[in-house]
Amino acid sequence: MFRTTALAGRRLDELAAAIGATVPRDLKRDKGWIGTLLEAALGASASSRPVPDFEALGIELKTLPLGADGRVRESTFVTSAPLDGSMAHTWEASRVREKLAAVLWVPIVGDGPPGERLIGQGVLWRPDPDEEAVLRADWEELSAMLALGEHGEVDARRGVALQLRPKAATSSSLTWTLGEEGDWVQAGPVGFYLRATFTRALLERRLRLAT
DNA sequence: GTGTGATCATCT
DNA sequence: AGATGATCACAC
Repeated sequence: MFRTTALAGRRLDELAAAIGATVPRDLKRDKGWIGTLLEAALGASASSRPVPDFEALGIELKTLPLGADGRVRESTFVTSAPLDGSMAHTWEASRVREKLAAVLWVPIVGDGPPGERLIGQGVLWRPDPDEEAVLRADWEELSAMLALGEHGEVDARRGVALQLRPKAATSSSLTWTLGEEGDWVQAGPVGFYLRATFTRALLERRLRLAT
């Protein structure tokens, strides 16, 4: 948190220069650039392994894009939803709960060129009972649909805080999975995302409490 | 293909 | 304009 607070108010191009990173002109082909930059700056163990960013602390690091008006602009990817039957059967054992147990949200403010965006005050968040109840209800509904093979019924309109959306290189990437009748069907990979309405509300609550 | 990091582009 | 569906880059 000390390191995070020290970055608040600085521009991303300052930070990039300080750690020797190259600033892209836009994010079209560098969608993960900001997240990777903050991982490096804060000493997260950058890797592609499915573990928390701060492994010893059990804390996940997520950047949160805010518009110039300070509102969250995008949904937040949480984790993919396995279609191979390996998904947890309970919320307690789920990867979504594991991922969201402790998150360091770092707001990134601005709509312009990446280098000009500002780092906001980081917020270390653990879901409170109300937030966890909402997440649990969504997860139980969505994961049950996947477990029942109801892939045709699944779309991004379901879920209050969590939603399921495609998560793949392209829409043509398909995998075999079980359908409703136990038959083999093809379906695109999907992932759990947090709606911007949810992160917007949690950030406003936490910043108000912290002030 | 799966995982990490997300934003883009289009539709309503 | 906000939300949904599609996509980009990289490691393995």
